[in-house]
Amino acid sequence: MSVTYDFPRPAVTVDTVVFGVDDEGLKVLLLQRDAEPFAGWWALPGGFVHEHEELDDAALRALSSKTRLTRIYLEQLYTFGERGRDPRGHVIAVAYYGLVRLRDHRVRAATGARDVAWFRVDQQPKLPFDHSRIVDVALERLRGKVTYQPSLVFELMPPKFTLTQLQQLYEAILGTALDKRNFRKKMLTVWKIVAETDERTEGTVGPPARLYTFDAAAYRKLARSGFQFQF
Amino acid sequence: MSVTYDFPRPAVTVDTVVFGVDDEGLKVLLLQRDAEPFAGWWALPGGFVHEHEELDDAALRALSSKTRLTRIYLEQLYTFGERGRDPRGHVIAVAYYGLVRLRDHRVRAATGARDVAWFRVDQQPKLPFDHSRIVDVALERLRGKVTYQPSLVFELMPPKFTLTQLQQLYEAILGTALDKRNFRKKMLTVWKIVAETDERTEGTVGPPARLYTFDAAAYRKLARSGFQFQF
DNA sequence: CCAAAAGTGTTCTCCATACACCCATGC
DNA sequence: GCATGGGTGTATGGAGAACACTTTTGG
Repeated sequence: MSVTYDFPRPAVTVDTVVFGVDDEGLKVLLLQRDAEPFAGWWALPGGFVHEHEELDDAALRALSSKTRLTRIYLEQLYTFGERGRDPRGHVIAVAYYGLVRLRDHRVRAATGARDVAWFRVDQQPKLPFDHSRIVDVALERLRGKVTYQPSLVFELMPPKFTLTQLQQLYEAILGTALDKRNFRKKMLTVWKIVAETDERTEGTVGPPARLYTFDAAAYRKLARSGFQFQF
Repeated sequence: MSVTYDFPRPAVTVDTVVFGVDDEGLKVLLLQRDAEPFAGWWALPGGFVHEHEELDDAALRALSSKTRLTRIYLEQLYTFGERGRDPRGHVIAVAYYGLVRLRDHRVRAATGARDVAWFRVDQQPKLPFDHSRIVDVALERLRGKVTYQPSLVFELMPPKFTLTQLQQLYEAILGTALDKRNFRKKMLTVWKIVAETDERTEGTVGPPARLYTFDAAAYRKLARSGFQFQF
C-alpha cells in the first residue's frame, strides 16, 4: 500500500539558538550569511531539512556543518510558520535552542558562513527573517526552564566551579541580581545539589574560593519530589 | 530577487489534541478516519498544511473542516518528525492542543471522517501514527501548564460554576484528589481569582451551592506578580 | 595596610499541608 | 429522618526574602 500526496509543499528548515556564557555574560551564537537572501547579515545557524532526515538530526547537522559545533545538547523550541517570514516563499522553521560551555568550544565558520561569532544577548545586531523573535522566545524559554529544571544551568558550568561563578551564571540568564546568602543556602541547604570538593581556586585577587561539583544523584532525587522555585 | 529551493521536501501536517470535560472526566476528541492509511481507525483530527497557509490557521481549518469545531483556543504543542512515523513517507506533524467546554460544542463528522467522538483520556483506543505519543505529550503539557497558568482551566468551565465543579476539573486534569478546604482557600483567599455571585444552583440533591465567576482582572493582577503553585 | 572577594545567621512572613464536623436541602 | 453534598478553621512546618559584617589573601 502506497499512499502519496502530491500538492505543493512548504519547505522546512531548522534554526538553532545556541547560548554560551563567559565573563561578559550570556551570549548567543550567530553566523554571517554567505548566500542570498540576506547575504552578509548576521543570522541564526540553520538550514533546510533533508529528505527523510529527522528534525533533531537536521538541527545538529546544520549547526555542525556551519559552525563546527558538535555534540551539544539541543532541545526543540517552537515552530514558526508566519506568512512572509521568509522572502523565498512558504518556509516553516522548526527552532531549537541549546547551551554550551563557551570556553570548551572554539567555533569557526564553515560551509555557507563567512564568519561565526558570539554576541551578548543585549547587544545583538539586526537579524533577518524572524530571527530576533526566535531569539526572544528562546531566551524566555531558557529563563523559565532554569527555575524548574536547574540542571540545565550546569550544562554551562565547568565540572568544578565556585558558588560565585554559579551565581553569576544564574544572574546572567535571569538578568537580575540575586542575594548571595540566599543563593548559597538554596544550593547547599535546601536543594543540596552541589557537593563540596577539597580544592580551591588559586591565584585569585581575594581569598581562594572553594570548588564545588554538580551532584547529579542528589539532583535526580530532588527532581522526583518536585522543586520549589524562585530566588 | 527570487531565490528558490528545489529539492524534495517533507510534507507538513497539523494534528490537534482537543480536550473537553464532562461529568465522566477529562476527554479527548478523536475522529474515525475515512481514507487510507489507517481507514477506519480512530485518530487525531489533522491534515496537510496548504500552500502559503499559516500553521495556526491550518490547525483551526483542519479541525473545523473535519469536526465542525470552530473558534476554539489552540496552542502549539510540539513538532514531531521521527523517521517512520507516517507510512506515506517523510511527513512532519506540527501538533496543537486546545480546550473546549464540551457541552457548548456539538461535534459531528464532516469531510474525511466517518465519525467523531470524545474518549476518556484513560480509555483511548489504539491510535495510528504516533498519535498516542502526541496525546501523552499534550496531557503532560496541560498538567504542567495548569499549575502556572490557571486561567487555562477556566476555558473549560461554564461562565458560572460551583467551586466543587472547579475542583473536579482540576482533579480530572491532574489525575489526583485535592483537599476541599485547601482548594477553596487557595481560590478565594490566596489567589482570589474567583468572584462570588448571588446565585445558587437549584434542584440539586444536597443543599444549593453558590455560583462563582472567573475574575479576569484579579487574575491579570496576580499573574504579573507570579504564582505559587501546588495544592 | 588596603583592596577584593569569600564566607556566614537570623528574623519575619507567607503558604502548603493535614485534618473533621456541622448544616441545608430534597425525598 | 436520612442521604447527599455544601461549607467552614486551625495548627505546624518549611521556604522565600531581607539584611551586614568578618575573614582571608595578594600586592
